[in-house]
Amino acid sequence: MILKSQVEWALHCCAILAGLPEGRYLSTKALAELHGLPKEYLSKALQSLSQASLVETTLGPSGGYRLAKTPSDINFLEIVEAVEGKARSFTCTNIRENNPCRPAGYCDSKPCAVARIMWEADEAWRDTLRRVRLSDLVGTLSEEVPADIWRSTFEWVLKRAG
Amino acid sequence: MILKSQVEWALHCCAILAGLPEGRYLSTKALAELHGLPKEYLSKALQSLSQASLVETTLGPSGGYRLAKTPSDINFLEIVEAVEGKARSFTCTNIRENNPCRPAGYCDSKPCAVARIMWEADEAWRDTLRRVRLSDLVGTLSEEVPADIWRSTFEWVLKRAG
DNA sequence: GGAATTAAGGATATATCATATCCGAAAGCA
DNA sequence: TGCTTTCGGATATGATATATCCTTAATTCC
Ligand code: FES
Ligand code: FES
Repeated sequence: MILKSQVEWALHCCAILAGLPEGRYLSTKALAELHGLPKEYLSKALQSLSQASLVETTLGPSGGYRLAKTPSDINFLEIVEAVEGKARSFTCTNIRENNPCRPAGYCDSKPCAVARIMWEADEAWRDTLRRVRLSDLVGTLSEEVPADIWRSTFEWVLKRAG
Repeated sequence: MILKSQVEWALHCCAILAGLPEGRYLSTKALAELHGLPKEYLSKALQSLSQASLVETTLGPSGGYRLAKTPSDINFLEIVEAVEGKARSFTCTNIRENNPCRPAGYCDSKPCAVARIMWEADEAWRDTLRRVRLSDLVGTLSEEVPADIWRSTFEWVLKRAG
């Protein structure tokens, strides 16, 4: 059970976009260079964010991506689910129905106990992610990343933002 | 991020083994028939449980599997990790190191903020599973599965247990 | 002792999915 | 008009999950 690397990419990109001044856009090319990622493939992750209405785009030169909401209105779960999908990590294939001792045609009233427990754990994972806002990440980063790197990174970004 | 179906299989098998009288073994063949699963492949899942010391085995006719501990000493996480592995669902590939604005040779002091948050969610998932004991599952099942099916299933099992 | 049965593990095949690249279309800018 | 950008489709490749087969060693039963 491994999340795709696109999840990491999307989170880092959102953190950068969160620092973008109002009304500016940043292109896939710039985001790919900044993180050392394959531009074409990163583009798929950004498209997922776009379809989830987390970012807005504009075309043409000086086009690119910007956040569609304020960083404090975006939580981790939204970003993760945008690229990873909303499906639960555990799927019940109903093998209890194969029990040869069950009367033919018997129909279960509830989802089985095994699945309910696994889904509860899944929900705990989602809850944790739901509670962390993008603005929280930006806050932590701005404290932890050395000030000169932090500053020069955004100078680098602004030079490329349309 | 989808768990393998072996996880479901292992959980169901453990639930059955938990109902086995002291000292009896149940074969892969019986467990596969009971759940309608491919015997050879289910065998791999049971081998994983064996390697994790959750079950004990014996060879020869009347051989098979039994729990290595009491059901109240086995939690869900042990079973899940036995077949799914203990790796975290999120892996940090350190793309922050690719930032062209970082001075060459700069070394981060901490794991990055993104990873710490993702790992926290992962830990919440694991905590939930850790808190559920196999005996809890058996308790729920014995309440929810209709009494006649429950009874005839274990008659079926006992007929095949060595 | 010999035949049958079982778990363990290696080898292999297949399907599905993650990763990655390429291209054409549509939209915006100079 | 020409350039740049997002978007979506098509395609290729690699890794992993799923599944089967076969050999070996241990155990039981006759
Ligand atoms: S029947 Fe297996 S988890 Fe529902
Ligand atoms: S550098 Fe990306 S999660 Fe650590």
